[in-house]
Amino acid sequence: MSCYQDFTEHLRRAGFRLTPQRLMVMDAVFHHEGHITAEDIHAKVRARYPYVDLSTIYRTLQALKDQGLIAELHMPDGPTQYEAALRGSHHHAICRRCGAMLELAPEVLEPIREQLLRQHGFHAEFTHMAISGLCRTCAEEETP
Amino acid sequence: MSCYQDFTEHLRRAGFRLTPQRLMVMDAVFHHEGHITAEDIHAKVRARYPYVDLSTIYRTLQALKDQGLIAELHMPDGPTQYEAALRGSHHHAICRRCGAMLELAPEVLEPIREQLLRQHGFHAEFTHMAISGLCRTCAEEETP
DNA sequence: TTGGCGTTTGCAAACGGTTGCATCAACCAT
DNA sequence: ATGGTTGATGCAACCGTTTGCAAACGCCAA
Repeated sequence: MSCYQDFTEHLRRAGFRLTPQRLMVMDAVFHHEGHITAEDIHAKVRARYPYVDLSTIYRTLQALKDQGLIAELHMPDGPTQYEAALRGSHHHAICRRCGAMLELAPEVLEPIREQLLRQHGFHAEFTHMAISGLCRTCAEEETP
Repeated sequence: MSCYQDFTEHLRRAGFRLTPQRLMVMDAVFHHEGHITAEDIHAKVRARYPYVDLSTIYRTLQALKDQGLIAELHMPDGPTQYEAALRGSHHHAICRRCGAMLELAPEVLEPIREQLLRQHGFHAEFTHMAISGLCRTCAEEETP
């Protein structure tokens, strides 16, 4: 029935209990194309079962993130976004003027990671970095 | 008297009013070595003038940041830190285990900026990025 | 020096997100 | 199937930060 059997199995084996709340949160995240906020997930879940608390949404998202099943994306402004981590991590460039979002290959930050490791022994953890700036069109419109 | 005359002048010319609150916030930030939180600034300012609101601290910090006089550093956990932007921007690598902070030269992110500009026309704005990860010693202690 | 305009302030409420706690229920062993 | 253990939940309070608003005050012109 569910199309994320392997995820629930993954969670169960990691020692998590499969509560209806968690299944509904997973349902909301994994059946949603692209990014979604905790508030939106809450609304979706509540539509079916009105007694779920926002804190439960956040706790579930935290668990899913710790297990690497979803990615967390801290937006420069506005609430944090979540998305299924189906394929490996990638990064985002977000225009601070129009909000346009560019998806970047994971390799773009590789040189930095290597340099940090070589020079300082620092093991950087780049998980879905959000880079702020101006997209092409907004940059053109902002210059006089 | 003040050792940040040029900053106040900068603000005044940019159309900001030089209120005592703003001067006290600047005093706190610019007379402090390294990073400081909004709460700490609030405490310092209150010691001299108890009727200053936290929101005023935040609004002043926002103005100083917009003018490029201070840098804002979003910590992986814990409250945001602020520091004087005396010399050009630099970046930080923060160990998520022991909290150690490495200061990085601004050039480390140059290759990325160039690549984003070349490939996507995206003008990245790296202002004091905080990179999360594990420092050398913590990385050694975490591996079995 | 004074007056008026417009910015800035303090206050209080809101926001996104987290946490402590008592209750509840998923899971494993029986 | 049943019961006990232990982790998860709902609730309420809290944290760090932002915002709306009326009152207050810095600044410029007169």
